[in-house]
Amino acid sequence: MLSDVRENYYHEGIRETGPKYAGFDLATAETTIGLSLTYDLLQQCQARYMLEFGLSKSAVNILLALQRGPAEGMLLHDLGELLLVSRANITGLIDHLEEKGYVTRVVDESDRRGRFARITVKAEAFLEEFMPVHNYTCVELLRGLSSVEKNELAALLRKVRDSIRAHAEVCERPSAAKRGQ
Amino acid sequence: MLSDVRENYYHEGIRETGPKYAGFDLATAETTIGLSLTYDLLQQCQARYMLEFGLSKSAVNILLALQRGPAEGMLLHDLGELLLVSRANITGLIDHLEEKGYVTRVVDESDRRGRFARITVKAEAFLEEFMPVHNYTCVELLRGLSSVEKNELAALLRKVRDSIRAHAEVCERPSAAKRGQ
DNA sequence: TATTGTTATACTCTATAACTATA
DNA sequence: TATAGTTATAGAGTATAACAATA
Repeated sequence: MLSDVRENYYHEGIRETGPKYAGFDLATAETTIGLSLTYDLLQQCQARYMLEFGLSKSAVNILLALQRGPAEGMLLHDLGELLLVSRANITGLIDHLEEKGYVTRVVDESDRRGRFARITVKAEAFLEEFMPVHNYTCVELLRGLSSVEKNELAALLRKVRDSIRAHAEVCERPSAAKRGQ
Repeated sequence: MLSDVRENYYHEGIRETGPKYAGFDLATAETTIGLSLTYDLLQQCQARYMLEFGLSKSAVNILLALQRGPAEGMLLHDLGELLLVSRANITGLIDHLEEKGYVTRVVDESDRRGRFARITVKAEAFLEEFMPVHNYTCVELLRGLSSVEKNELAALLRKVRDSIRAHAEVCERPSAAKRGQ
């Protein structure tokens, strides 16, 4: 199987080439590379059915945020901060969703600079169709893990995020500040 | 902290909105969403110093594959299969590396359709500078996890890949076949 | 003067199809 | 005819700067 070739290639490559360079740590390399490989594989499977539904992952995430958010909608600025998309780029994403009839833009009367993105009935109907397919597929893809293992994995991943953020706080203030923090 | 806002948003969102739709499983959702969030965060940190070195992640991966591979270089076709990049797109990536002087193209004399991509001395010097920074940064980013935890995480991630592949084999033959398998 | 949103631009990665040159 | 590589094109995501409207 090709996937075994790739898996084997990375497995051996880390062990052979890795130690050639300073600062190498096997457990760290296995984790970071494993994270990339796993995400790529998952992403590839998810992108397939998302595209069949005609939306990208970002677009689905926006709809889910709006569906969960307040009824009057969310300011584009707030949406961008939540989903880590810049002001400039959230405009294009909302444009696309507006063309599809999944979102409307409404001026914020209390501060006329702001625009609310508001989810439409059509988008809610879309989610009713999409989400069960999404949920079912994710469960299928992870069928090889027990509930306990999934919970262990989720907890370790959370620990990784905490660790990365702790490090980023020390040495990368400017980027955090840029996002309004 | 903004990152806590986001973390909290996803944590609550999964629990509130998730069960509204059929097929929802909490442990599965925590795992798949956690995988995305964690990868995004890691990717963001890595992209930063990679861009300072003037190369994208794909470009670095190509150099590492070539450096580890046979001295005569690798056929673009084989490189593409290994890194899951299509024939069409590997051309552009190699173009870019050739412009930078990190790679040369050499015709395969035994089958003149093929071209070897061969790593240059300049690229090897680049890796000597880049890899220690890369290694050091990864270790720093994962400082919050013990070696044991990293190994547990890497093992669980491998299990996820096996699970996804087992599922993909059942229902998505065409895509595997397309990649020459 | 600062902020929200838009526009324009550019670069990366991805995906597809048409083309060439070899086999 | 089949394969290796190229070219062209289009879409998504990201990043930046300049700009208008509003505060």
